[in-house]
Amino acid sequence: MLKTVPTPRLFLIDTFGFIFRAYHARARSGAPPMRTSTGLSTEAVYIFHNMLRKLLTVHRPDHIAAIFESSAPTFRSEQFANYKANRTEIPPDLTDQIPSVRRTLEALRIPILEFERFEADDVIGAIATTAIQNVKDLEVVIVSSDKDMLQLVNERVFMLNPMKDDTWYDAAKVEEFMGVPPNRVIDLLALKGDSVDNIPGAPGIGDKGAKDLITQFGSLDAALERAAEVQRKTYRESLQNHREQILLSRKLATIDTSVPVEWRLDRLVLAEPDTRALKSLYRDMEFFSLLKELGPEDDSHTRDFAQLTTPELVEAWLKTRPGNAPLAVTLDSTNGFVGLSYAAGSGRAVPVSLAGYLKPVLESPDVSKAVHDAKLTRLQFEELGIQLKSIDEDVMLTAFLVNADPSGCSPEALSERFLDRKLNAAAEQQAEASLAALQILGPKIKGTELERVYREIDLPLTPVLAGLERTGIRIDTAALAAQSIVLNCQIEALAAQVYEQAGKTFNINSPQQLGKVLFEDMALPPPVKYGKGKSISTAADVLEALALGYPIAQLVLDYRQLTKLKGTYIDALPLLIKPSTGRLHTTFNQTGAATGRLSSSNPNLQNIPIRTETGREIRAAFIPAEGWNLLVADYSQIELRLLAHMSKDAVLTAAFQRGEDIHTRTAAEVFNVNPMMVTPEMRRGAKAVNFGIVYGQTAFGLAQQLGIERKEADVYIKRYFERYSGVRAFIDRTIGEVRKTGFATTLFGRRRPIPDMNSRNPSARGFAERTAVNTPLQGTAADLIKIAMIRIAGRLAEEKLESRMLLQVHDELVFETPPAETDALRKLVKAEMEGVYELGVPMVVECGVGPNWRDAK
DNA sequence: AGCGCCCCGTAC
DNA sequence: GACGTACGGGGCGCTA
Repeated sequence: MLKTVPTPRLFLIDTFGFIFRAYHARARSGAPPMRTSTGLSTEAVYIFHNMLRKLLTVHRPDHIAAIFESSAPTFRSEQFANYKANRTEIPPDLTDQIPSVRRTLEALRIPILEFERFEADDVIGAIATTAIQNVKDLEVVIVSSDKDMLQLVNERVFMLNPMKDDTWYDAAKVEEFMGVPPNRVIDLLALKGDSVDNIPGAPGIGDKGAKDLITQFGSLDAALERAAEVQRKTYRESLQNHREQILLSRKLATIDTSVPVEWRLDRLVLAEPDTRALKSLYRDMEFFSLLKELGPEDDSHTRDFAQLTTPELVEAWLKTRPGNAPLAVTLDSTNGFVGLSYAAGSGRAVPVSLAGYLKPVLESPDVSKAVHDAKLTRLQFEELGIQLKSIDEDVMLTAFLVNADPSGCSPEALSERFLDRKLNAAAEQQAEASLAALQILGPKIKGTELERVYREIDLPLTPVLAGLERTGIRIDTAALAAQSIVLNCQIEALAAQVYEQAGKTFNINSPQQLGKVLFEDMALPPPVKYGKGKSISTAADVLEALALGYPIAQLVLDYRQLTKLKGTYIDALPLLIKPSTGRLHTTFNQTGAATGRLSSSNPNLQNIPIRTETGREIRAAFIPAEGWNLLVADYSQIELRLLAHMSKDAVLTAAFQRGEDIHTRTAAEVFNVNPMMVTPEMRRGAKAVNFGIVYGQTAFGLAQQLGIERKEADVYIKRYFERYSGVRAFIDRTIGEVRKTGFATTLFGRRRPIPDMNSRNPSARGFAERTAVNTPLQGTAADLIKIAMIRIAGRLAEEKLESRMLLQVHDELVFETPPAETDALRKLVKAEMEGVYELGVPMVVECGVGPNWRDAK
C-alpha cells in the first residue's frame, strides 16, 4: 500500500517586513501603545509572537528560518541612494523591540538567517530559488505581507500573508490579486511604482493603468517597444518619455535571486521551544496571560540552568562560594524558590522543598547575608523553620536612606533606576539584583551620618519590628461584633432621617449625590470653599458650619462617622485576624513615610480611633493576652520638645525645663496673662497655634481651624513669634539651609530631598518650606522612638522578660505584660524612652496600664 | 470586572 | 492656596 508522505516545506519569514507592517497597522488603528509597567513598548513583539505561534500550530513546518535584514548598508542602497528612503525612519520604540524579537525566535527555536549587505527580500528570493532547484519535492512558503514578494511565487513557491488573514498565494491567487501572473509582478511594479520602497514607476500610470498595459501587451518590454500603439495619451507619453526611469524601477523592484547566500536545509529545522527562555521573555514583556499558559509546574526542569534541584547540586553550589562573600538571599513564596547569589552570574534558585539543605548556611552567624527587605525575609524564612542569622545588609533601607522616596524602594524600582534593567521575577535574579543594587547604593552612604543611621537605627530595628509583627495583638471580636449590630441600627435610623429630610432616598456615601441633594434640591447655602474639582465640598467642616441651621447636616455628619468606624474598623479588623495565632498582625513599613516615620498597613493600626466615644469603644477591643495587662507609654509633646531643643528658644526651653503645661504657657504668652488666668478657650487656641507651628500653618488655616477671623489668627501668630523669637529664627534658618542644600535633615543625619524650595510656583514653594520645617521635627522624633524600641527590645531579651512590645504609633509604644512584670516593665520602658538621647529639655514619657488600649491611660 | 483617582476621614 | 506624615473605604469613570 502506498503511503502518502506530506510534501516537505520550508517557511521563510520576512521578519522586519512583518514587524514593520504590524507595528504601523496597530499604530494606525489608534489602539493605545502596548507597554510594560516601565514603559517598554512590546506590541511588535506581541504581534510577531502571536503570528509565529499561529504559524507553528497551523502549518507545523518541518523547516523554517527567520530572515533578518542586514544592519549594514546593502548593495541596493549603494546602487540607488533613495532606495527605500521612505522606509528607513524606524521609530525608536520599534527599534527597541528588535532584541526582544530576536529573543522570541531564539526561545521558539526558530533559526535566524542574516547576511551582511543583503536585503531580506533578496536573501529570501535566493534561498527560495536554490531550495527548489536543489531539493527534490521541497516547497517553499514565504511568510510576508509585502506584495513585492509575490514575484517569487511559482508552482513550488507560495506566499502566506499573516497580516491579511493568512491569505495563501499560489500563482492563480497572485493573478487574481494583482491582475498579472507572478512573472509579471515586477513589470507591474515598474509601471505603478511603490511609494513605500520609493520606486518611482511611470508618472501618470497607476494601479489600473499598469495592469491594463501588461495585460494588453503581455509584458513591460513589449509595452515599451510598442508604446506608440497605446491609445491613452498620458500612458503613451509616460512610456515614451520615462523609459529609463521605468527600467530602473523594474530593476529596483526585482528581487535578486542570485545573491550568494550559503545555507543548509538541515540547519533550518524547527526544534522544541525553550520553555525557560520563553517564560523569561514573557515575564520581561509582561505577557502574563502567555506566561500563565505555560503553567508554573514545569519550571523544575525548564529552569535547570539556574536551579539546584537536588541536595547534591545544592551542596556543590554552596562549595563554590568564596568563604568571605556575602550571600544575597530572597524568598519567592509565590513560585516557591529561594534565590541565592554571592556574585554577579552566580545566582541560583533552590526549590523551597530543599530549603532545609540551606539551613546550616542561612543560620550560620559567620555567613553574612544581604537581602532586599530584612524584616520580611526574616519572617518568611521563619515560616520555613529557618532563623536567618547575620543579616548585614538591607538594600531597601539603604536605598531609602540615599533617597527618602517611599515609592522608590521596591526591588522593581531599584532595578530600573540603578541597574537600568527590568527585574526578572526569577528568585535567583532577584538575589543578583539585590547584590548589584547594593554595590551601587552601599558606597553612597559609606562613611556618612547615613551609615550610622543605617547601622545603628534602621537595620537593628528590623528584628524588633519583625517581633512586633510576629506577635500581633489580641482583639475582642465579640465586643466588635456587638458594636457592629448596634451601629447598624443607628446607621439605618440616621439614614432614614436623612432621606426624610431630603424628601428622597439617595446614596449618602456619595459626596457627589449628597452635594446635589443639599445644595441643589434643598438649596442649603453652599460653602465659600468649593471642592477642588467640579463638585461642591461636603467635607466635615462644611457640614459643621451648616449643622446649627439645618438638622440634615448634623445627621449626615453622624452617619458619616458611624459608617466610617464600622466599615474601616469594626467590620474590617476581625476579618484580618490570623487563624493560626488568633491575633491581628499588622505590617510596619520602614520606607513608607518620607520623614522616616514608620507606617502601618494591613491593617493600619496607627489610626485606630480615640477622639469620639464610639471610636474609643473600638480601642477598647484591643486587649492583652488572657490575664495580662496592656501597657501604653507615650512621649509627651515630643515634637515641641524637639522644637525647643533645635531652636534653643529661651521661653520654650524654660517652660519645658520647669515642667509646665506647654499649651497653657503658650496661651499665657500669646494673650499676655498670668498662666493662672488662662481659660480653657485660650488654651485651646494656644494648642492649635503650637500644632500649627510644627506644621507650618498659616493664619488662614489657623482661623479656619479655630473658627475665628483671619485677622485675629494673624494676631495670635504674630504674638507667638514675638514671644518665641528663637522659634522664628529657627524656622528662618532651617528654610535657608534646606534651600541651600536641597535636603531636610534630622538630628541624626537622616535626610529627605525637598526639591521645590526655589520653585516659581508660590504654592509649591510654600509647601516645600512647610515640609522643610516639619521634617526635621517629625523625622527626629521618629529616630528617637526607633532607638528606644531597639534598646527596649534588647533589655526585654537580656532580662528574659515575658512582656512583649506590640505596637508603635509614632510617639507611643504598646506592650502586653504579665501582672508580675508590669511594674518592672513600666520602669524599664519609661527609663529607656526618656533616656534615649539627651536634649536641651527633658523628655517626658507617660505610662498607663489597663485591661485594654482605651483604658491603659 | 479590575484599576486608578478623588473625596473623605481616621491617627499622630 | 491656605497644616505636616500616613492608610483605607466607597464612589465613580475608564478600560477591557
